[in-house]
This record gives sequence, C-alpha cells and structure tokens, in this order.
Amino acid sequence: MNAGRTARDRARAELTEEIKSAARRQLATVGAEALSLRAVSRELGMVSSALYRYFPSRDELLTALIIDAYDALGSAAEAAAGGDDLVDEWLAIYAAVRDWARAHPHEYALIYGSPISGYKAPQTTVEPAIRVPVLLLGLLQRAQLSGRLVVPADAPEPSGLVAQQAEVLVALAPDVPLAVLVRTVIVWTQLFGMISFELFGQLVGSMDPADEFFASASRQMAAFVGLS
Amino acid sequence: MNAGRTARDRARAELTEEIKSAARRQLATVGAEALSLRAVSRELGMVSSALYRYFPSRDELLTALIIDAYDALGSAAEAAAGGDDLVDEWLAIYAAVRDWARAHPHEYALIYGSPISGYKAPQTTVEPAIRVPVLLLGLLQRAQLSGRLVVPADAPEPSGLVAQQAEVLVALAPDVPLAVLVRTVIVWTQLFGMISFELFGQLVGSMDPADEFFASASRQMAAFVGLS
DNA sequence: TGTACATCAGTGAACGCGCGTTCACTGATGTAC
DNA sequence: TGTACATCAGTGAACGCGCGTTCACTGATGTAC
Repeated sequence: MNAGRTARDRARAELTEEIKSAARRQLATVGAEALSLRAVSRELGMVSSALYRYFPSRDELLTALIIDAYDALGSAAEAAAGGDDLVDEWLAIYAAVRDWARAHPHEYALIYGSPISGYKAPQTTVEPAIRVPVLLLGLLQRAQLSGRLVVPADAPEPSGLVAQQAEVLVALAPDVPLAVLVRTVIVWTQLFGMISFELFGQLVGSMDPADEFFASASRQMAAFVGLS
Repeated sequence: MNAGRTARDRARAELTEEIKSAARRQLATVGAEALSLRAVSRELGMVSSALYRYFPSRDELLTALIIDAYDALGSAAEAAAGGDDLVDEWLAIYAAVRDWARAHPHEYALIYGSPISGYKAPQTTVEPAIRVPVLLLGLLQRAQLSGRLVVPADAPEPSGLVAQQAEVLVALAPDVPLAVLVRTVIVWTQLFGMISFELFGQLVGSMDPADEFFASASRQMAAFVGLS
C-alpha cells in the first residue's frame, strides 16, 4: 500500500491539507479578504515563508479553498440525492444546500458572495461550481423519463438568445423541454438568492427564521419546474 | 436663502459629500474590505487624521456608503415606477434594479454581497434597504385594488410560521392575499439572486449575456405573483 | 460696530501593528551507481 | 549494501509597504456682549 509514495510525499500531502484546514479556520473568523498567509503559518507554528513550498501565492491558496468549498457543497448536495420520490429528493437537495451554507457561512460567502478584489478565478473552478445545477438537471431528466415531469401550462416557450443558451443545458438533460430548462436556471438563482439573503441578513424583519419559508419556497419551485 | 447656514456649515456639508464620493471611487477599484481612510484622504489632498472631523471611524464611513447605496438603488427603482400598465411597470422596476447594479457593481456588492467582516450594520440601514420590496408590494396592492391581480391557482395558502411572518407585510399591502405576499418574498430573493449571479460571474457558460434571460425571468415572476 | 473668547478644521508626528514575498542558508530525505 | 550527490522542506532576516487611530498644535471662522 502507498506504493511509490515516499515519506516526503506523504508529509507534503498531509501538510498541504493542514494548511488548507488552518486557512479555512482563518476564513471562518476574518473572511476571505482578510485571510493572511502569515496568520495561517502562525497557527501551524511555521515560518511564513515556508508556506511558499506548498502554495506559490496567496491567490493559489484561495483558489484551492474555493474549489474545496464548491466540492464540499456539491458532495453534500449529492449525498442528499436519491430516494423513491422525486419531489422529496428535490426538497432534500435544497435542504442539503442550505444546511451546508448555514454550517459554513464564510466558505459559502467565498463562493457565492462578493468577488474578491484583485482575484480572478481560474478555469479550474468551473466544474466543481456547477455540481448543484447539474444535480438538479439530472433529477429533472429522470423525472421526464419516468413521466413525472409535466411542463407547466404557463411556461413560455423560449425564443431567441434564451433558447440558444438553454441548448447548452440540453447536454445535461437531453429530454427535458427547453421551457423547463430556462425555469431551472430561474429556480437556481432563486435558491442561492434565498440562501444569500438568509445568511447575509436581508430576511431579518420578514422571513427570519427562514426554515418554513425555505421549505415552502422549495416546494413551490419544484412545482414551478413541473415536478409533481 | 441658506438661512442660518454659515460658511463653515456649507463647507462641512460639501466636504462630507466629497469624502463619500472619493470613498465610492475607492470602493469601485478595490472593494469594500480594502477601502482605506488613508487612500481616501490622499485622493482629497488631506492628511488622514482630518477625516476624523467628518467620520468618527472607518465603520461610520462604510455605514454612510451603505445607506447611500440603498438609497441610490431605491431611487432608481422608484423613478422607473409609474405608467399605465402594471406588468410594464413591474418589468421597468426590475430593469432599473438590474441597470443600477450593473452600473455600480461594487456598491451593489457592498449591500448585497458578503457581509464585511468585523462590521455590523446599524438599524439605520433597514429603512433604505427595503425600498425595492416596498415598491413591489405597493404595485401589487394597486393591482389588487384594480382587479389586475389574480391569485395563481397553484399558490398554496400559507400556514404556520410563514403565515405569521407574511402578516408583517400586510401593513405594506393590506389587500394582497397572504399567498401572494409569500410569493413576493420568493420573487424578491430570485431577483437579487439573479443579479448577483450575473454580476459575480455564475451565469458565465449558461445565461450570459443575461439581458434576454433577465427579461424572461422578470415576466415569469410577474405571472408567478399573479400579475397579468 | 468692535472686541474677546469659544469653537472648529486641518496639520504633522507618532504609536503599534500587520502584510506578501524574496533570498541565502542548513539539514534532512531520496536516488543512482 | 554503501556511498556520493541531488532534491527538497523549513529557517530567519530582510525589503518595502500600508493601515487605523490618537494627540497636541495652529490658525481660521463664528458668537456674545
């Protein structure tokens, strides 16, 4: 076991993870903008320059944290998928996304909050970033194939650029009608808008605490895309 | 004219505005977290300690910028209201919110992005913060009174905590049914979720550019709350 | 109307702090023969 | 299997920078009599 891995390799892999953990803890207390390499190194009892053996710059460390956050959220959502009833599955995915966000507010803000100034996310973040919508589209595809998807009567047939853009999503859900694909994007923005509002304090004074509102919205959004 | 205002008073009011303008320009280039009093004072050709005659701390300056941003957005949205057709008015408000956000992305991020670490928004920000939802609720109230609001058949009657929370909104739109009030909150989160996704780059690869998608979503959300 | 005093804006130096990144170095681990 | 060399991790000092906030001060503006 561990064929070909030297002690050095193992130590390096472990320390890389430890650095990310420490950085995540930093993140949770001061936020992404204020995340500092020196503070991370201090927590690990290393000298700050030592971190440069693991991450060539602060931005690279941030990129690693961003990818990890998307992946953690994606995994949480995927773990909630499955089960007999598709509506229940939809609700479970929604709940899992929200639960993860509430449990990791700073990591959530890192990926769905304000862009970090001076930081440009590289292409590598795209694939982990779309795991949640991919999951929802997969569910709708299954619903369509099993006849559980009924395109709502008032869903307008997309035209023009929107229709073209929706075509990109056909690759992920080949049998789902375009009108529903567009609604899926609407619903996707609603989900994260709702979570951001809850986490960032915009719901205080109306739907806070948001548990029941969230449940109601989840259900209504399922109906909005034709799931029943 | 200017009764009772001394030269000193006028100078103070003007400089306070100039400081905020300079801070807004700072904001636009480096973001809120990195906004620094020293950089602002440098731009104005003052010594950094002089700012303390106008704002007792960096947080107070941020609070002023936040309130200004909410007010600017609120004014833009209100300016778009009016007109004969209520659906057109709804769409115009949506478009105005989006246009303002795209024209002032950093100010938008300041109020709808990640919370600023170590900063707690005071109560004074609440009133300006709700101008957009208040505007939408007012529109729906007018629609209801003129018979243009038809509660969608599939809108569930709210119960439990959600019903209670929706009661708070009754003050703003006394004749609008509870089911629609809840949907208004859903739609409100969708609007800002959609704008955040567009501005923060989440729509790249699907609905970007977002103009037509935004228009379609706006219309579908109007229908979702029963406007026709 | 003129004068004495109070208020206020802006200065400049200082405090104490933190940051990302580079670089020459030591000593431990790994590799080729 | 043992040795010589190459690779790599981590050190510690340094560079050059920026930050928010306080404080005693000067000089201009405003106010009361």
